[in-house]
Amino acid sequence: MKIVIVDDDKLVALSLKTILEADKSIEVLAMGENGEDAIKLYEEHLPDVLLMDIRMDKMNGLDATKNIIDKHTDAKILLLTTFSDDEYIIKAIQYGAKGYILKQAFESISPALNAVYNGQTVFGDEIMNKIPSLIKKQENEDYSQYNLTDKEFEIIKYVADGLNNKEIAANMFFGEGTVRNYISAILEKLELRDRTQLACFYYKHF
Amino acid sequence: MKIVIVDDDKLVALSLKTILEADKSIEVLAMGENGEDAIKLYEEHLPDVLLMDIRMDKMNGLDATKNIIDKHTDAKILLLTTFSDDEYIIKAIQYGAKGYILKQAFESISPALNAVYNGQTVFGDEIMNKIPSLIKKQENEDYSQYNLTDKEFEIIKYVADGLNNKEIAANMFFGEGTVRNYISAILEKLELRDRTQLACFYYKHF
DNA sequence: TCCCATAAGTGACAAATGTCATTTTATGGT
DNA sequence: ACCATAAAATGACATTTGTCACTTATGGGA
Repeated sequence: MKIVIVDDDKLVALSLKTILEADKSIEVLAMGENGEDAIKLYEEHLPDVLLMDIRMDKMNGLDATKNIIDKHTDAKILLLTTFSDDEYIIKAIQYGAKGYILKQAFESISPALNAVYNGQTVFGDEIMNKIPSLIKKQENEDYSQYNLTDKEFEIIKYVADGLNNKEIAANMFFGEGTVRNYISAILEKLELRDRTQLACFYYKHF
Repeated sequence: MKIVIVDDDKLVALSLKTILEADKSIEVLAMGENGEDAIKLYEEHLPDVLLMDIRMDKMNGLDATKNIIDKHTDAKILLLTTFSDDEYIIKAIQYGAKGYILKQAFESISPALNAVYNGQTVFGDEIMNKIPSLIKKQENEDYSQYNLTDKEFEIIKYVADGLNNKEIAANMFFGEGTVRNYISAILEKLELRDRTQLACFYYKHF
């Protein structure tokens, strides 16, 4: 497997080269230190895998990734990150990077490279832990799990639409006090404090 | 690396065993053919990685995964799937499976196993292609269109998280009255009436 | 019929919220 | 230092909101 390494910390880059070349199946074609290098070197060597840091001067790893994959849709790019900057996960995925792992996890970079080389996508465990919260809740009209009645759920939808009690009452032909009582009951069931939290709950769970 | 293979198609299971044992670093401790087997065999052998089919009789791979990880939070489970059943991806992720790959991709299973063994999470390319659509619309930090200041936007996020004024004040080291004034200004700018509408606005626009 | 459960409403109350005018505090620029 | 300006706070006030105890329908079963 032929790879190119791009990292603005030359020491890290060299360490990576040394570690990875211990694996005889890996050949480091070239090294670069920023996103522009990455683009140039990718064009030049067309490596099987491009191993690149995210945080770099001039052009960061994400932009470089987008740039390269725009032209070479089959490019295999494995991004390296420190644990602090995990906010880029989404973009990394959307741009089509084949992996996103911690550079601290030295010994696992080689297996990750192999997996990527074989057509898989790899995420570090710490990265993976962030994913569930990024996933859409699938449409879930099933409010039964919360012991909510139809009317209660109807009120919740009104609340989540920004109506006040008077307006909800008018819409449902209820007294305003009744609506308040309903909301009280709903808040208790869902263990929430006020209508704003209820609205938030709605958008997060339904 | 010691693994256990579970697949209800004995032929596939055997093929896997043969293929994987060609890699001398892999040792197959046991084989099973359904989710119940998986749970029993996991307890019995505590393999480094459990390689399991998703579709099985008796108990499917997902439920088995949940079951096992509930008890062994550090369990490494790599799920195998056929091309058709990609609707399980989300659950696989949520349950904490360390991978989800096509069993057709024979030659890439071994690298995937190694990556998982080394603490990574692995997805097949075909699986990965489904992920972007499952990801939440990312935070749109571009609130400039609404003439909102940074602080105002920060407050909006707190409101949309269900905090009351006192809590927001504490978080931002403001007086409670200040927060109220801020919210007043925000509501005017966005032509909204109250914090609940503001929370709704946030979820609809950001 | 009576009883009981549920749905809806009322009234009173404290707390939180939104508005506004005004004051105090910081802060940058000359 | 000074001023101008923005940022933060204050206090007063009306309104909305949430809670609670209680009342009033309503509609089945027994």
